[in-house]
Amino acid sequence: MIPHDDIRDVLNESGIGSDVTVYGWVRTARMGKNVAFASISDGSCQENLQVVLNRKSFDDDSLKGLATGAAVRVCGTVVESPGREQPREVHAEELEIIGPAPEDYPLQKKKHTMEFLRTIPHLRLRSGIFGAVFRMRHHLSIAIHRFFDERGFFYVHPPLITASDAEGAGETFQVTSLPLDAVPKRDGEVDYEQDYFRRKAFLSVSVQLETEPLALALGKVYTFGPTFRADPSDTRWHASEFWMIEPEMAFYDLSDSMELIEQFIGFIASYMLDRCRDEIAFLDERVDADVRDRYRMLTEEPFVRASYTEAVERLTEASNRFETRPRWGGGFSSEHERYLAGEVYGGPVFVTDYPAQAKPFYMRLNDDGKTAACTDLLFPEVGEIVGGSQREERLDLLQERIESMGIDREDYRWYVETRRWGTAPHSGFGLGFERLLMYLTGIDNIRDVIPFPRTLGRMV
RNA sequence: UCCCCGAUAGCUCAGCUGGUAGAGCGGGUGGCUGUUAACCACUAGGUCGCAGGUUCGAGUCCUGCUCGGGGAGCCA
Repeated sequence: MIPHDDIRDVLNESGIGSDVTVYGWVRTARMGKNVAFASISDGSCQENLQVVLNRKSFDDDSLKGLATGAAVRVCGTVVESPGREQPREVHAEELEIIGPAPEDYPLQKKKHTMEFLRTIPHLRLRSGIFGAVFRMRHHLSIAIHRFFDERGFFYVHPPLITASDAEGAGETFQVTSLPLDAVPKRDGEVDYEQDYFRRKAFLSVSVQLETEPLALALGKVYTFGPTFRADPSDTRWHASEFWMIEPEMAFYDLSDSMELIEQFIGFIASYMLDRCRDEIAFLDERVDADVRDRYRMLTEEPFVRASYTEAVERLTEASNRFETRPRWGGGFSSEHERYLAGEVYGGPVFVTDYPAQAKPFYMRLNDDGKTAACTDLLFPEVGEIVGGSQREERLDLLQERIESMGIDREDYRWYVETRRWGTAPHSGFGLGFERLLMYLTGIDNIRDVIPFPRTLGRMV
């Protein structure tokens, strides 16, 4: 085994005077006449370790190898640092250049544009900003599991390959084992009898429909997994492969669901503030967004609740400032969403009870016969973060809805059957993991919170 | 898919109304009380995205293409 001290421990736990061995990558190096300095990162924490090398003890060749990007091993003693920038440092006794980095190493000790870094996804991970993002991505994942586990939810795993296209949730990638350059045909049509599943199959765009039966058996469940969408959307909010969290709760009405969402967001924000202090401070300084203020907003004020109808009224009062006029019956455009959360309510807001005709068949029809028991949680600056609804549990109404929307009944027979026997009120919501991470990191392009992003027309 | 913007040294950018390229960082060399994106001096480094066109002359103007960025719609 390679003896190893994480820089995180060297900076926080190792006693002054103790001998340590660290492995990492050189961020910057500075040569003085008598001493050389190198900042080393091993990814274990946001901070770099300053290593001090007495030039008399090392030959010029190995010091020259101490270039930005090089992988090194340093053995030395932990001492208090006389410098202002760091409380402690390591005085090196041994230096080994494990993986040299010649001068054409693309990452330099200067600011790079995110656009440039996107061209080197395999190397940008070693930069401070991406280290922060991906450590936070980990902590956010754990926080999500913790929240649900502590509340008695079960983590469930519905299929990612499905036969239905989840009704309007997005464009699908088709899954097939048929040879695309010689597709078998029968009567001029593709003969899916010969395909792997003997029918058309897709990558799931939402596992909600399959999750509902799990909730109607286990009570409270959640999913947290990848989703694939072939949407023709080419924007900083869209990826073709991303992760979603979809909780589903039996015997929860819409208002229970909103309460849970609010607790969820509050828990996540506090957890991240606690675990990612250095990362958040780093991003707050580095990224053009008031990252810290976002956490304050998520943890301090209760979220506002407003009906769709009320929101439309507020938008209509200010309709001259929009490109598209708000009108009852239509959805909100992104400028409307940002205005509502940013200007009207000044913080996260639940907008509830959208017109039913604009919503999918599985949402529960309200008593007014016009609106659905659903909610979107809107955040300032970014718009919708969470979308949820109470599901239609009444067999007749669900069937009517499926009928009127012209959906193939056979595809959803199993779904409808969960209402035929032991139906129960239940609710759920869905949340895009990366969009939440974008908000919590201040990163404004989804491609920069995914290690190797897959988007329309791009797979670097 | 539509609408805008952009592409100049390894990176970040400057280059006015057309007169054939500059800086900072990074690299190299030398200097320098323990530095903090260290500093100082010198130095190397460019088919100005690609293809056409206008012009005596194009990094600069025009057209097409490629790639990148932002916005809209659709969505998470």
